[in-house]
Amino acid sequence: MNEQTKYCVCENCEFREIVFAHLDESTIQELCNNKEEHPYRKGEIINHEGEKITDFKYLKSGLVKLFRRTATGEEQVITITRPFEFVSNMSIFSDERYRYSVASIEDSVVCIVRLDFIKSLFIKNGSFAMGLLSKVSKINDKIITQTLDIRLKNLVGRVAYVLLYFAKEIYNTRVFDLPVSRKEIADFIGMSTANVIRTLSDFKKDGIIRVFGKTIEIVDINKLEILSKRG
Amino acid sequence: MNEQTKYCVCENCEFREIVFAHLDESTIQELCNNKEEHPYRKGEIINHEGEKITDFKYLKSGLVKLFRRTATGEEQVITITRPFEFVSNMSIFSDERYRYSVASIEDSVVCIVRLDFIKSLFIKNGSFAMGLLSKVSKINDKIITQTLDIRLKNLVGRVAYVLLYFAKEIYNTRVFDLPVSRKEIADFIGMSTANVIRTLSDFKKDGIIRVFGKTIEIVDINKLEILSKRG
DNA sequence: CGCGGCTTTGATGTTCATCAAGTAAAGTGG
DNA sequence: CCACTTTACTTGATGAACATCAAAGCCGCG
Repeated sequence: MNEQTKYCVCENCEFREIVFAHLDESTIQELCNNKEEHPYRKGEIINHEGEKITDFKYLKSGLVKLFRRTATGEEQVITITRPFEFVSNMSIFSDERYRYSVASIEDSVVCIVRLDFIKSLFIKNGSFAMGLLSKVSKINDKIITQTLDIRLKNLVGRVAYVLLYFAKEIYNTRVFDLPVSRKEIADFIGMSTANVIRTLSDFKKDGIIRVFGKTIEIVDINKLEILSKRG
Repeated sequence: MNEQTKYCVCENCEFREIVFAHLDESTIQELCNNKEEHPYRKGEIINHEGEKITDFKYLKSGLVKLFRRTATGEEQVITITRPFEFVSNMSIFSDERYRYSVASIEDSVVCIVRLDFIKSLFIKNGSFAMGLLSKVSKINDKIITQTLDIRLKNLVGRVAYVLLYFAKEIYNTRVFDLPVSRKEIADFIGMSTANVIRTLSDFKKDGIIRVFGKTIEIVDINKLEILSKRG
């Protein structure tokens, strides 16, 4: 690669403070020379369940879904997450192989660093290690909490939850383009595709949302909150 | 062997290799002086959701359940776990306060070390840090996998799963005393108490299990495996 | 412009929660 | 230790929630 000759921009990266805090300039420089940025188009697989883990990856921009495949070949979506909330696959420190797949669901950019390099930093630099542990731990907690939250809700509550999740956690706006199919939503919340669609239609009829193909506008966010909580 | 004495016996503890690997003799000694063993009777709370985290705890013997309370006051059981599989509450590195409660469901012994002490070790000793990260990460992965697995199953599959979980993961025998109530099983697998009981009765009628109060004997483990998988 | 995948809606049946009522077991205070 | 109270367990009946099946419309893409 021509990384060596290019001026390294890692010191300006927003991740510097989030994942790579507590590293001095020369280490950041070294990190820069060891890293690679890789773009993924919507739909491409970033990590494959079962494959060997050799790299530490984090999402720089875009949106991804974590998922695994069931015995019958169905997809089970574990979570959908954006930059700063996703640091590699969680298995990297506990396993040799990926336990889940990761796919880009919007055009994304992933930063890739050899896992060995991160591990050596981890061993050498205690503060860095603590920051990373805390980050990995937070991500895990978030997934567990989300999964448990969804489990408590019924169909209507789950669909409402997903809409709010996109509006508040992912896009921070009441009008957004759904980055996933109806089926993927169903695989995420553990309901059938037909019933997800039916519920969206009900929301539309009740004036809670407006739908233009993939575009969703949340009209009555309060009602949606109530439905999500009550579910 | 495991007699409780005031003299420090940490160097012989089985956890030495599991959580506290990569520590030299003097550090182990220091750990010993900083630790406290605390017995809990069946039913006692070890950690309380929402309380401040000040200690690093791990289960030395016994059995515990992780749970949280829903908005309506119901218990949601996250997992049931035995020694070596539970190192403190998972939130300790990602949060100031416990996200989940932990309760003893069999007489248990918990080892308690000030969290600050663990954190200082973590910062100082990279190999220790790596071991701990790996352990915490594994525990998280296990919880996530279990939750996702359960979600895929129907009522019968879930009840079969729980019985197999106790028989294979917890007790390693086909005859065991259920450490939890029917209601707790229901809260664990996300089904109603009545239906859990009904399913157990069905298993009994079909000769798959035998039940004597709290004691369960698994008669046809293959059938149970099939029911669990097919669910 | 036609094919295949995604979406939508209705009809039907299964699965599961809820309610109710009764029994067994486990605490609790006298 | 017994009577009393409470909590856990059990079973049946009923209805609600949800999956499944089927058929048709839509949309993007070669």
